[in-house]
Amino acid sequence: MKLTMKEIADLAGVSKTTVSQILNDKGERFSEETRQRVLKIVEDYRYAPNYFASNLVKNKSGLIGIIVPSIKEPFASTLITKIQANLTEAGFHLMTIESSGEEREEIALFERYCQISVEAILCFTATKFSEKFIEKSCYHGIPIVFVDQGINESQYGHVYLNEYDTVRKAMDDLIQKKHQTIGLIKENQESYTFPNRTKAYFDALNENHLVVDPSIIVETDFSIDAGYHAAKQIAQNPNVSAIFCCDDTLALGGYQGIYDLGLKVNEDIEIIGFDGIEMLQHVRPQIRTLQTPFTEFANVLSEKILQAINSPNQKQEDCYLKMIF
Amino acid sequence: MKLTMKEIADLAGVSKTTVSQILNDKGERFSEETRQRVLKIVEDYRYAPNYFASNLVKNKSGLIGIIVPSIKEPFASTLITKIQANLTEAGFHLMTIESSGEEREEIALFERYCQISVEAILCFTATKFSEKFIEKSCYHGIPIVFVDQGINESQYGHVYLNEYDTVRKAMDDLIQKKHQTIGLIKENQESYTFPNRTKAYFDALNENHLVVDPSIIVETDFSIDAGYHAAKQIAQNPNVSAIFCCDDTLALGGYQGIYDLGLKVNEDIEIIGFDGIEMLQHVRPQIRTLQTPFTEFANVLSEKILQAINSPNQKQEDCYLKMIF
DNA sequence: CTGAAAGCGCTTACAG
DNA sequence: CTGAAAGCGCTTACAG
Repeated sequence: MKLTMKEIADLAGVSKTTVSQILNDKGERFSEETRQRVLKIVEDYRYAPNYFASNLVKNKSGLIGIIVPSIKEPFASTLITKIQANLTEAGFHLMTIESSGEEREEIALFERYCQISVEAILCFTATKFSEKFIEKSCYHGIPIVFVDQGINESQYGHVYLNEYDTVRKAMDDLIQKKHQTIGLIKENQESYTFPNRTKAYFDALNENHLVVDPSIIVETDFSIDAGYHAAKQIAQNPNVSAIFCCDDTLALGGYQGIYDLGLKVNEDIEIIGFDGIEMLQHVRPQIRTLQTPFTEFANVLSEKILQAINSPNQKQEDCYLKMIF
Repeated sequence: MKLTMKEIADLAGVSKTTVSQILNDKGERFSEETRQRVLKIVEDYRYAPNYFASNLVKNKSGLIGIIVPSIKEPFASTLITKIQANLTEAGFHLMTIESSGEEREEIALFERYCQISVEAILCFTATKFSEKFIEKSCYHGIPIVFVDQGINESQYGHVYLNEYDTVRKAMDDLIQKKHQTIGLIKENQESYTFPNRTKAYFDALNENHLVVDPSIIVETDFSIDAGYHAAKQIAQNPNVSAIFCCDDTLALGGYQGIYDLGLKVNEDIEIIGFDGIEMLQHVRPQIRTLQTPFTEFANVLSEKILQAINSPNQKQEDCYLKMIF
């Protein structure tokens, strides 16, 4: 059914060496006439070299594995879509698997990707890996690029956002608009943590001599539902006129919570989120959010992955990106 | 760096035949003691057979390729997430690439997947393929399962929803609730078409002796933005009190359009969508939609793919699923 | 300008 | 119960 290189060679009246060399663009030494004859036949029969045979020899798979706690999480999935486009363009094949975020599961996936010889792994995680075999951002020689707020030692650097400054700006803006009682929905310790965002909230209140009221600061899971209940709780306090959410997922839940209480979002209580996920653009009234530069972020990560593949032992710099507010 | 089977064999004091047989569960004939010794060493060294070498021999890649016009399209991506979970469970590696929906691009991706020897392709498409080499749902011997409203000849059957009945139910419900002037936002010919949904709309109006008014029937692109503008246009007619949207993407846009006109969604104009994508649950007020049984749908597709891999020449039945309203 | 031969790391039929 | 050998379909150093 599928032709072999030997058969193509026979059809063209040359050796398979010749076919191989021409297909791999190492065919300068052959006469143009031979080249054309071989290429024509390859074209006619839609021949493609057996993927496994060539990779066995070249020891390159062209595969890149992505690990992400949940594909539904919009921050990661927005990045993944863009990275996928970049790297597909560059000739790689990407695959994505959900890890559920647990270390054991994640390591099992490193193993799994290792078995199919991916050339690099991109790992979205909130796990600080304890396992000693994840050294120098690699697993059995396969480079791993982390997206993890810098919690893992990384040979390939991390990408940081100017979270603190941006949240300060947003808070200052709220305070200038006479908001005196501003709630906070923050993540708990179970998953990602955003210390800079939280710190900016507290600093803004303190420096403006506003009261920090623990009853309108809710620490919760990282889900829409959690944001929903948190907002409802904070809204118990009739003075609250704004809520800063450490993440858009929480903000989206907060929006629903405020609405379902019969309050008017933004008029009664303004919600501010963080990340600028697409979904937020679609709710009404629109809620403000601090915008991660997703395209740049994805480009930087794509670049890091390519570099890691090409020079696994070369250290890469951290990178700092600017949010938009 | 990475150990070879020969080295493992040497460490265990056996031949590589033995190691191979044991790892491939064909090792009944070996003494339990040998088995254990080999497995221990494999474990200790975290050895895994070279993926390319074994596949070269077995001629099986364990790869499945998905093609989808856009990963952002929630109908497809909801299914893909679930299918990915099913098939990953079954030991396959899934990859997804966006096609932009054009036939040329889609064929290029068949080619691409063919080159890496995927065992099957799942293709979400609105293209009726003209190319003769897509025969019997396969491309160069690789089975293709289509999700395409039955527009392509399919060896492996299609999945159909009882769209007509469900839309009729929804329309009848609206009409019973005294809605007299109901708009329609439907897709144009550029992409998927949903003739049954549209027909149900017309039939419902006719059988209830309501006027079919072309000025409140908008045919448009398949995007949130298109739904947005369509709804604004329909709302020009002050009698309109409901709009049926042939798809949730259009409904989400419609929701925004109504809101931005200063009207109250559901109170002034009720919106009804189709599919039950997750995003719709998050907007307020909530808008009604007809619910595709995504989990069942994904299970059926997963099953079709597995069967197509195991028996590429065996014809599969069409499948009919029930919507929820 | 071209090809024969070795080798990549496995699996499997075969022999013992 | 176990292993030597052939072969999967390529690529690449080497020889001419």
